[in-house]
Amino acid sequence: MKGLRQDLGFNLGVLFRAYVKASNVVLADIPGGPRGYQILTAAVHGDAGSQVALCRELGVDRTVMTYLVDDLEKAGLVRREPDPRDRRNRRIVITEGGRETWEHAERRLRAVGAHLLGDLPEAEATAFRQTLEHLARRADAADPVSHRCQLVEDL
Amino acid sequence: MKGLRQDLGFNLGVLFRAYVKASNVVLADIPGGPRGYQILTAAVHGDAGSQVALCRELGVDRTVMTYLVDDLEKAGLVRREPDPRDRRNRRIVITEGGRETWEHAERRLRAVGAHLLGDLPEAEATAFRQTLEHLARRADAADPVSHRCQLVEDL
DNA sequence: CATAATAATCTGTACGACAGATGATCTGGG
DNA sequence: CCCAGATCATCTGTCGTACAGATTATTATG
Repeated sequence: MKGLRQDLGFNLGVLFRAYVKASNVVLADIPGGPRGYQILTAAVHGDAGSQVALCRELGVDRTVMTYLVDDLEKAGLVRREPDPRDRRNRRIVITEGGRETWEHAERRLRAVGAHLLGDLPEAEATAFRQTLEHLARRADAADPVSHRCQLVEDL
Repeated sequence: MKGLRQDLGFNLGVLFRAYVKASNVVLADIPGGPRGYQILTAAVHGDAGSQVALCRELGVDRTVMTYLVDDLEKAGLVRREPDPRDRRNRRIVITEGGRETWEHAERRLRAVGAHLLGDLPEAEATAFRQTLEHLARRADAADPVSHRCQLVEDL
């Protein structure tokens, strides 16, 4: 398997899957798993102006978002509130229980992350986190969708 | 969305999805997409001793592997050869056309990776690659499955 | 006021993953 | 030598999820 071991994408996938695997355990009691958690996070920070906005952020289909929020609402973690400024929008607001659930999960997720970076020396771990954050931000800003053609052409 | 931006797992996901998105375009003409490519890579390096071995490496279900290899074989990129040492095993061997296809894809994928790390200074990019490779190797060795309980308990 | 656009939802469909059973082959113990 | 158990690959059936398309409520534009 030496061939793949050096591949950026492959390694990215391995690490990501390891993380997902672990977080699935941690987030088992949150409806929707990882994605449910991400929605909670947005709600906690008040970033959930509308469902479509969330869809674009999290990269999920709009029809999926509907029943994700359904389940979170059923579990009493969030409420849907019509936006007074545009009553088509539903603002996703966090409940008491939702905040507690989120805080608990957030603490445990942090531990998972720490465990994943595990044996790295402090400096290297920090550098990795920073670079990763930078890259993610950039990848997100310059959405690959608009780069595809360009990418495919120039090789 | 500030809340999620600092999250290790979230950033991993964003970057990984960006990569997958781009590579899907590059690997569009390989049956099975990214996973087909990974199988080709293993075949090129002669690492495909058996299908189950590949399954474990790549993290795909054994029943899925069957039709993945089916498609690659139909496209003339690989051949199944019975292993003389254990005739239950099928060794996946690369064909002429398969090697060419793989080499072409590999070159383009490298470009995608370079594009993803894009504006990083040379030193930082290298460091990131190395750390990532290290982490992936570790995550793979210490399979989270065996660490779950431990993980969940100690918090 | 009429028409187009957008947010959310609902319905139906299709694809992919996984569980379980089957056939072929290997291994080890009697 | 033979039989039981394990393993590799395959096939079948089922289920869950994602996505396309139509629908309803609301807003924006002419």
